[in-house]
Amino acid sequence: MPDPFYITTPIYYVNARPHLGHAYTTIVADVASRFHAMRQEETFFLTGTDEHGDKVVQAAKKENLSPRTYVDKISELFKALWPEMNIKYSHFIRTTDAYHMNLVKQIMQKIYDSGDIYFSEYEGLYCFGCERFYTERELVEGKCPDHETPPEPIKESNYFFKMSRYQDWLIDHIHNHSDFITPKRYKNEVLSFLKDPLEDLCISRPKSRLKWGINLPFDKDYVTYVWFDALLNYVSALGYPDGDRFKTFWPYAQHIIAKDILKPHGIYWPIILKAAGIPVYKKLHVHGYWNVDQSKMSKTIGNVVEPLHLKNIYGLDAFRFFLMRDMTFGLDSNFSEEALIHRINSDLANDLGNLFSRVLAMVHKYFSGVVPDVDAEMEQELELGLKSDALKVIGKFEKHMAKFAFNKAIMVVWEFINHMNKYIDITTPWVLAKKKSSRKQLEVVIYNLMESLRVISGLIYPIMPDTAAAMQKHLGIEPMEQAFHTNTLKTWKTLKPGTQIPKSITLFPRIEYQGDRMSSVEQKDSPADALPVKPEITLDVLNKVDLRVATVLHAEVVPRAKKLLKLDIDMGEKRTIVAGISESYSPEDLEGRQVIVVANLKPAKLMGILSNGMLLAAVEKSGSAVATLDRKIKPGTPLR
RNA sequence: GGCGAUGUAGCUCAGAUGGUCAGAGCAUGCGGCUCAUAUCCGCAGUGUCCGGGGUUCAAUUCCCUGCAUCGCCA
Repeated sequence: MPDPFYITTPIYYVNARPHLGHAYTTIVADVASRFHAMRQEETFFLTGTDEHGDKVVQAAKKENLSPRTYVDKISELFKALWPEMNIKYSHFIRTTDAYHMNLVKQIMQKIYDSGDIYFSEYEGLYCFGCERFYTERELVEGKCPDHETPPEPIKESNYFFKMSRYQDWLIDHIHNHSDFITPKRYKNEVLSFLKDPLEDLCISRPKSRLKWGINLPFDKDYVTYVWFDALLNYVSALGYPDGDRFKTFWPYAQHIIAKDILKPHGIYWPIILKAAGIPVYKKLHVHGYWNVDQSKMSKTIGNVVEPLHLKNIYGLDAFRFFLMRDMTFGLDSNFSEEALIHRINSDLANDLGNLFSRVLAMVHKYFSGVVPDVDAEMEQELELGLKSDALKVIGKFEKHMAKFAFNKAIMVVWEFINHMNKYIDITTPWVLAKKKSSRKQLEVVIYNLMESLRVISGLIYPIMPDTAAAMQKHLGIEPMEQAFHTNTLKTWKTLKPGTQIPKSITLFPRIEYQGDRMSSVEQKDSPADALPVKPEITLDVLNKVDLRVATVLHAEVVPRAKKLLKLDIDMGEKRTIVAGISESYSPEDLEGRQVIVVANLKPAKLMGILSNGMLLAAVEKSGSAVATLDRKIKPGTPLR
């Protein structure tokens, strides 16, 4: 029996609507969970919402709702979003759930009894308007930034958790478990935090200030604050201490977080577990941020990306694919609809979609849509090698996926897709189909291609479950969980000869890139252009470009070239240049016209002709338009 | 102010105890094929590997310094 697998997302704080970052984390968890299910591991996937604290109270007040009503509403937004994203969580936890609240009290009592929680007084600058403390740094000219009044120094007593006691233990633990925090950069970051003495953690708020929280079991005048409440969800959801789920899954716990909550998860959480006498989780996976159109996602800029919106325009699987393909787990990445469209068109439509379509079309055309049988002798004779390639690909894919290197796992699959496309070109089934004598070869080729597609359908399953299912259906596979198991994928010749397959479909339509697509994301304030303006340059950079007026003396089509014209021009001196505009202009259109030429561009050879300069033209998909002047100018005159 | 990360082809990014390590994909150009979603296959070009110093027979890779961007902390 393979080991079970337990994966968690953070519980999301309900003071804002779900955005791209939430979607990414949760999709990663779903992908990992589905991948481990493919390996027939028993999996448990936990997500949920974090619902206590003063920010929630404030957000509720703003909407004139009670905290309870407010958290119910926002929590529901998250809960309802995930199925739309095809996320198959096992359990959705809310920190306002009774079982969770009880467990938090239990654990806090336990730690309190063991002496790791103490009561202490401290003094700070407090703004009564905001009902919170400020640090000197947060103040603007010594005043509260919201109320513009000076905060008052007040004394407050609170409970503290003695983290410092466990600092050395934690450092050792991290050193002794090299995979405890990944990628390595974040492990190093935690270790560097731990070089300085840890401060004890304030874990309470007096009820006079905050009522919306879990009561401290040992002091009815206080509620717990943030981390005990939030972090313990990972064990309360499993029914700690006696639940079967806890026993089954906790030893295999892996957490996924974004880098902003590294400290609580890399430091507070293991120490809480240690102090509570619970074994420490196994792994912490830390990912970076999605920058939207080159800048950080922010409500004030208005570039918060709503995951549902993207899904509705581009399709869920394409969206999931993009997130997994374009981010190197651990690093920041850029999100733009342009990049998304690029990925969809090249990787999904051109590579995978078209491959699928061309293979199935041949099954229909040459075998009336029936899975062909193969002649064993012929197969051996041909030695096509797709089977061994497929097995290698599955192996590499598993290795990368297990390490959260999703982009690499995907690249491996796409190398295989490219390989299959090449294989088709080499074996030329359309040639084989012309002669009766090569019928057996054709059967072998097509059947092996279908088997390879079956393998691909399985490999993309964790990332694009719907597409995977659609592919399998069209390969004539009965819908069943087992079809996605890695063991099944590795079993060559699973497809049954003689099976009638359904009519072919387009898996991913190509998306025409239009400028107004961009405006469909929430960017109401800025009129969007089709192409982003290039980075700023200075005048002296511009001045390096020598633009001149030139008269076209003679033009001719370059033989065998798709769109090249050879132009002899006069720009004070006579020159020859080559321009890619023959789709829109014939030679006689240009002769005698004045054009603008980049005079100091390094000469380049095109189709054997040396082009000494470059013609300026506006280029569209449908053609080009040469830049001209609105009155006659002496050739060679510079432009500036 | 302190600490850290990043800076490689037009774009997105890989990469190496210092010596075939200058790479991939996309984009561009050219050629080929027609089973396929104007798709696919092949070929081609471009890089002071952020700047400056140093160590070395040799640095994009190590050290120092500067610049830029981004984080974390005070």
